[in-house]
Amino acid sequence: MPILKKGTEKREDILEVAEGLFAEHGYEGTSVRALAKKARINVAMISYYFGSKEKLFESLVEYRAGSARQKLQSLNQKEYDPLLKIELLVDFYVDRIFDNHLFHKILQREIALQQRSRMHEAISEILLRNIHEIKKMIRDGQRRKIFRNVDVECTIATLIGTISQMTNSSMLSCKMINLNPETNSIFDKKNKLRVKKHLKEILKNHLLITN
Amino acid sequence: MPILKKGTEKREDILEVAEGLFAEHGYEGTSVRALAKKARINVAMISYYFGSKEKLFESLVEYRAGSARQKLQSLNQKEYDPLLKIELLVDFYVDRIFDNHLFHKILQREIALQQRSRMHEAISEILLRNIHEIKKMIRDGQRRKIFRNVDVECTIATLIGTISQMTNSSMLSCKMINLNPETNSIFDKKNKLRVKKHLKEILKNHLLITN
DNA sequence: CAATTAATTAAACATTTGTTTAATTTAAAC
DNA sequence: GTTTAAATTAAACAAATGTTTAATTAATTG
Repeated sequence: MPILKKGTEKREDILEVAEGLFAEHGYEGTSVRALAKKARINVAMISYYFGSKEKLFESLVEYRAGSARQKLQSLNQKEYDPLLKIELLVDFYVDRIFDNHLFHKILQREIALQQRSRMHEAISEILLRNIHEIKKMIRDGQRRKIFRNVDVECTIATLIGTISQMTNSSMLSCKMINLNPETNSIFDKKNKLRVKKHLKEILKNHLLITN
Repeated sequence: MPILKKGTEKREDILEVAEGLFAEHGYEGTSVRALAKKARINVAMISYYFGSKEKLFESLVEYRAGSARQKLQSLNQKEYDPLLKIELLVDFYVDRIFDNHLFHKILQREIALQQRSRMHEAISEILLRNIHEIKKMIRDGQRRKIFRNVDVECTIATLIGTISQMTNSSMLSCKMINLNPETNSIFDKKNKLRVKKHLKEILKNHLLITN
């Protein structure tokens, strides 16, 4: 294992190329040679920098996974109105997944597999921590008699599932909303706003007690 | 290419083993040898029956993909109240995806990839046809001033995304709803009812115009 | 039962896979 | 400027991949 000096930035280059290829072809579908070629490095550099292909994958998760929980926690601690919190949550989550859609796609795919269970554990731990924060957010609204007694876990599945459905197969989404994939992208501002608006409406009608 | 006689049932055996392995390890992650071993056949039989691994995959899609559209179409032609139609749609779709969760997982994963584009086309065509029927269902309710002017495409993403989120990573879902994966399954009746109830509630509040 | 076709097998095929080696170039330190 | 360490390279490695071959067994047919 080398001590990396200016190597760190080259490491990041490789990670970002890997992110793109893993998202496009999957982990198994991406060979280290294809990766090396696209990153314009020698194959041996992957073992040199990361040790192995699997450790490269783990490094990618480490490189991208962080920070979401902190944001959710700090949002949770604010003294906002429960519905406002949910709206801010929607803004944050849609931005987060849309802007990191490549990595999110990889996460979703790998978590759906049974194999590579050590990585599986690491990923689900990250996701569960975020889910836990969202749970607290909804339950707080329920305790204060502002939210209905909805099925909290299913509601979270709706939030994450809706966003994932739009981003994970961008081709299908483009066809669904009659978007030309050449000129317009699922991931541009207009679409983000559209999904945010939809989720805020649906969650408002779902959660809020109507008098 | 052989003319298959009693071979058809052996073909189906292989397809069902393939379904399980593709769902568990992905297409690339499943070797024809592992497949042959689990199906207790010789490796050569895969080429013999299907021609190649890729054609085996295509056969699986053919074997499982059919029939959904017919059901949706006939439901669409009924003279039911729009909301009742949506509720029946939820029942049908939850049953369908839960009962075919292995195949659905494979579809979702493969459609998320960019490669194998011929299969990609075939899969997205199937899904788009179904989406089209759902669109008609919602727009009919809107035309009759019973449904709000909601974002139809996003609403469909919510329907499919919610179910997929629950089924695609059953491990994560189990942990999320504090289910013991040994004794209880995400895919049993109780959970299906729970998701159906949730979706009916959320869609009712989302779609129905409140006076 | 003989002849023909289908089903099955073990072995070999050529590629591709991830990884390692040993040599070389580049950079840093003294 | 020499020495030491880091970075990079082409080549080789063994193992695994999908597929094909040629031989054998099983089943069907006339």
